[in-house]
Amino acid sequence: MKLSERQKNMLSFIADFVGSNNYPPTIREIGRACGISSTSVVKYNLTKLERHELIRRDKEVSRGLSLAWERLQELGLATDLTGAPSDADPAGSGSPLQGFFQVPVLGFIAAGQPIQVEPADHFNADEWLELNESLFRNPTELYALRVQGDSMIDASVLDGDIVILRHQEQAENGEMVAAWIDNQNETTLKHFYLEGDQVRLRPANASYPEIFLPAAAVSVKGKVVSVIRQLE
Amino acid sequence: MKLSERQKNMLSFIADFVGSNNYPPTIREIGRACGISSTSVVKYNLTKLERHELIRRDKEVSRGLSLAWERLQELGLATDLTGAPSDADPAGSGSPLQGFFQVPVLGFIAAGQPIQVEPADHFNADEWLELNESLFRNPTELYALRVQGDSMIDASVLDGDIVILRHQEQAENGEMVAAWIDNQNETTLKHFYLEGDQVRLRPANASYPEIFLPAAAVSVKGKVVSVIRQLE
DNA sequence: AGTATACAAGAACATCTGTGCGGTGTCAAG
DNA sequence: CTTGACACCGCACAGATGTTCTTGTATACT
Repeated sequence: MKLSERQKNMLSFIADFVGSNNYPPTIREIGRACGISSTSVVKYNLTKLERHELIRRDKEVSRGLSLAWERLQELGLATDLTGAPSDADPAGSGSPLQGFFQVPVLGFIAAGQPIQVEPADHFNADEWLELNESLFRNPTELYALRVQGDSMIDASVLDGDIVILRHQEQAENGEMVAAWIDNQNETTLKHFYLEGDQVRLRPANASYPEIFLPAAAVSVKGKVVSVIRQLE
Repeated sequence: MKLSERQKNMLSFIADFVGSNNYPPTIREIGRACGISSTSVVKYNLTKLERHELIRRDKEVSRGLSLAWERLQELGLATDLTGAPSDADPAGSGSPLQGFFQVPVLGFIAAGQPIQVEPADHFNADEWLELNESLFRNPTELYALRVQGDSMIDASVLDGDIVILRHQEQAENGEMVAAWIDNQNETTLKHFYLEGDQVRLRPANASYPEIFLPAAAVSVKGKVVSVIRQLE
């Protein structure tokens, strides 16, 4: 089975939408979110997904679709973060939890470790974090990375911390971003400063050097919006 | 609060419907199921239920409603609706969102600010965090505090961070704990060291002094197991 | 009697929503 | 070159869907 980018995108959006609204999106909402202008194209692709049994659909019912999680997991398209089917669900079977969404953990971020950070990669995530909406102003396009190394220690980001980023290509000066450096083929976590046509990437650790690069050689992959640390 | 038979019926039907379809019913579907011929009457009662915060509703959105399970549980209505907690979704139609739990945010922790940290207080919490089980080895007896001040800055805990603690009376040397100091009537966040019959409480900030106290004058209220920071 | 309030019904309406049909462009096979 | 599949687009339409307006009934209070 092969899914197009568009189809993966649609699945991803549906998951997001259901997570935050507790009801499925309409065809037009899907289209809008995935940049599809025609409702029939959405239907076309939904039918594809249904044929692959990745979603279920009730004909002629508004919002009559639902994700087939068990199948998604089966295919490794989604990883059940809760691991064991331990039953800590106080509401009983499959209670509709409000405002939850899943954040893919796309890997590690550290000097020299190239990572890919593309929305498409949502489905290659090896792990997922489940977070509550209340923590975020705008819980969309989020992904998570595990921090390796101490280059941001002065910004109180430690080795082992999980940083949650919102995918965006622009950043304000001083923000902490994941930046892709072209000729070095790597993504690093740094404070971002645009100075003329130069970009300054500043680690938060006096023993690491700042990096100056032409703006064209740097692409911002996302901005850190949250830091989570586990101490045990 | 008093619910009419009709309203209870509606809640029950909605729960059923969502359980088997994975999306909420329309006003007319509710009406048909509950023997209500007029859509406006359904709306009327839905508005009632919404006022009681038993359901959530998105205006002018088809099927734009969802049950507020937390609240239903709170009022002991949940069990009425889910029937037996055994019919746990054999088709796997549910989402993998399970194993969540709520953590009460009991207030702020900062020098001089006495806080009470008792399990009993869980119900006075002004706020709740919803977290996923997977983040914690043992998600029991947890509570959260908002950090005020920079006394733990060298431990990478900043002003405004949320620390999650497990309630426990003992601590190992070096662990970060919330400690109650008897004669000062305050709880502070410090590194804990038991040295003979003295307790040393060490802030992680060179500009704050360590505190030495007889062990009897200090009681540990919990140990920090996680730190969460929001940057936007 | 008069009034206010809660509850219910039916009809009308504007909008939303899924579906279907004709058409476009691409690409590989015949 | 032609053909057919595949993916896509725009549009129109019938049916669905939430909202609102008007009316009616019963109960409690003044």
